[in-house]
Amino acid sequence: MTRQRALIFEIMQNHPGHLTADEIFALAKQRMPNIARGTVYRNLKLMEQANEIARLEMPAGPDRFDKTSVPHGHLYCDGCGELQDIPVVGLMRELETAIGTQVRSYQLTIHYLCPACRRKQAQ
Amino acid sequence: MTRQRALIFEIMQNHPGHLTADEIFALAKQRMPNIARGTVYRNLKLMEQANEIARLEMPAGPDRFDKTSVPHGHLYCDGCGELQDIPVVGLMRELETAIGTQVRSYQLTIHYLCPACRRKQAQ
DNA sequence: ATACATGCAAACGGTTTGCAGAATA
DNA sequence: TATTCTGCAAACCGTTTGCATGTAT
Repeated sequence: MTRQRALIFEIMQNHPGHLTADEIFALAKQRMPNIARGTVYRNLKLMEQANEIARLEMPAGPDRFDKTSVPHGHLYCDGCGELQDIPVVGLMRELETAIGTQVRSYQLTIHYLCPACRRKQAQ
Repeated sequence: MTRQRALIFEIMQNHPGHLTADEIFALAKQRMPNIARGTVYRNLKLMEQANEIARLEMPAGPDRFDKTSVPHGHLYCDGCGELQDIPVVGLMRELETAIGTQVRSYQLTIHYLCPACRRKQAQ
């Protein structure tokens, strides 16, 4: 556990989530000016494999990262790209039953139009 | 509707799914030798926007494409990367009720270990 | 005739990697 | 001391794009 890794970990913990690797890099750089981008990518990958964080593959642009806590899905607006968490109570257990074997993780992204974008489109 | 687009469309229809853009390009090239990679990418994007096909963002490697038919989720083995379809009966409607607005599409990817990889890991 | 789609190749963006040196256990 | 991790920069890979030409309507 290096200073760099601890810093990245802390940033993840103190942040609501949905950060990109580069945003994390920028935050880290504020407190450790010569940390390298590659280090951030390497550590994020390690933390993902250790299930400490979850990688969200976005329909557009770079991946985003969430600290893993309560399992949840994501609501993605196809209009503006805004991303919201949605609780998906019991989905994981249901899936496990349906599949008949242990689920390691899942990613659920629901595409919709947020109220603002729906309004725009209606006009 | 150009010849290129028709060909790509036909390849999608006659294929079980989960193809990458480059695999589609290779198949297309067999029948139209000087079709360009860019044309395939452009048409896949158009077909995606028209909801004729669905883009699957994979945990590793390039995106894959399914012809849209019955809504379904995907089972992804973290060991070997194999991808399977799973029916997710009624999920879409449930989600719509839960969210209170129309769902445009969703992507559900469940990570697990397939029997072969589970066996390997147990050893 | 006009607009749009194509082939080509170069550029792009996010991510990974080889390497020499530094930090860790 | 042995090993793992870092910073740096170059490479990588999937995808996009500008442009001149060709095709469809």
